[in-house]
Amino acid sequence: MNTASDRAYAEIRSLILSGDASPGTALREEALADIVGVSRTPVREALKRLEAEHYAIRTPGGRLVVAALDVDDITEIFTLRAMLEGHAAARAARRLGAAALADLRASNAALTDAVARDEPDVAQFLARNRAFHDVIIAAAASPRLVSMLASLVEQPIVRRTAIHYARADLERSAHEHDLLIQAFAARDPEWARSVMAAHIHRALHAFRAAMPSAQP
Amino acid sequence: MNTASDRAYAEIRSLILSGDASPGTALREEALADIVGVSRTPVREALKRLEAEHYAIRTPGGRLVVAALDVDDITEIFTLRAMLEGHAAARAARRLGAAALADLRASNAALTDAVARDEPDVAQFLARNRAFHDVIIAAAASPRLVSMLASLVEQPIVRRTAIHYARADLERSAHEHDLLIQAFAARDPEWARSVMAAHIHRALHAFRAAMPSAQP
DNA sequence: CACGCCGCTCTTGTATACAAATTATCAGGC
DNA sequence: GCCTGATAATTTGTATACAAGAGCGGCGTG
Repeated sequence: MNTASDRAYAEIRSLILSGDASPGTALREEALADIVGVSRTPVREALKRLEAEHYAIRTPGGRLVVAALDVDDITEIFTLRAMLEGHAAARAARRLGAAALADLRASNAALTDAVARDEPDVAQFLARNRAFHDVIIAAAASPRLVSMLASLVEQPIVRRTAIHYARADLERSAHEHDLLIQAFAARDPEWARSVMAAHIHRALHAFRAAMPSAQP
Repeated sequence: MNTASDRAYAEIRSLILSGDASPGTALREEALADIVGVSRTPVREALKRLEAEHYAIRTPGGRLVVAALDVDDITEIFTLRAMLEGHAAARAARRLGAAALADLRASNAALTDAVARDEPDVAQFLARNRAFHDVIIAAAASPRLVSMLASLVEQPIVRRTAIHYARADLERSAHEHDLLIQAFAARDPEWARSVMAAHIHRALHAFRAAMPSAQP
């Protein structure tokens, strides 16, 4: 969107995701308003949304601070994603059209390409991965599922940790995407669901292996 | 909360839930501000939240109208609830303490009582049912799960349709709650999950049988 | 008579001003 | 020296004022 409220949301969230505003940092409305270049009103709306999405937590006195994600939080996020996105995949298997299927193939071809280079292009990988998953979620045609996943998918974890992924993990992702495409082509909901769930659970463990006990 | 924003939220939502503001009705900020007796600012925050929870949808031009729930929406809500609340039950099975278990028994005793009367006390049934489910969700100790379910559980459907439930359905609910308590007492996550999922799926079908093709 | 254009009104989006509440500061006493 | 309490300074919550844009109606024209 082009509204000041949405710009504030995007900018503040990116402060959090980039680590520029580390966990525990106070999110003061006026200071953020100065940073974004808008008034407090749209900043307040952005903060309410970030709070609802668990990017920030409110202190007893009503102040907001950037939320800290411990290992339990990350496990929770991935577990819910596995369940919900598995469900999305199952629904998508019944609904995906030829065009969307072609999109998936294209996304994953580009993703595979990004991984195959001498130095894997992580940014490209993430963008294509995101596009791939978004096609599936959209195909599920379930508005509540979309908004629930929106607050889980676009998470710090992904961009923070993909850097630490070994090439083997990236390749595995590409391969699992291929399996998903097969399940979709076969229009088999339960196959798609289990491949997706396995895909996300594996990502969780790859993450935990890479970052045993950090608190991003 | 005691804040004007929360009062506005509660009041506007109850307008929607009661059917006083029927689907398609425009939600104009100033009119609602007059009704609630606050200014537009807290009303705006309330409306943003209601929009995020799918109680209202935004027209291309930025206006808000009360959302219409068709049968697909209701099926979606119950399906997601079955999945998420099943997950909550599984987690709760590992975590529920003796006190919480006693709470569940007490809630369900009262619920059973409300059903057993000559004229079943539906309001009492709903209150106790809600309390029962809330204990389980809280015991799951998963903040994201809590907020996801919050936007699904407190739904029009429950209070609108329970009135049409036959006594047999209410009794079945009470019985299924007993089964859940057994699963919790046995600390068996998968038993609890499947009983909860079955419980909610049955509720969906009881609903669909009672209201074949309405658009509340 | 139908269609499209223009202008007005109404509604939302943003900024600012004010009130209430919370936290920090500092003085005093134990 | 440390805790306690009052007071001052931030910070959030709410109200209002202003600006921009959407929708509506009336008018003219083909």
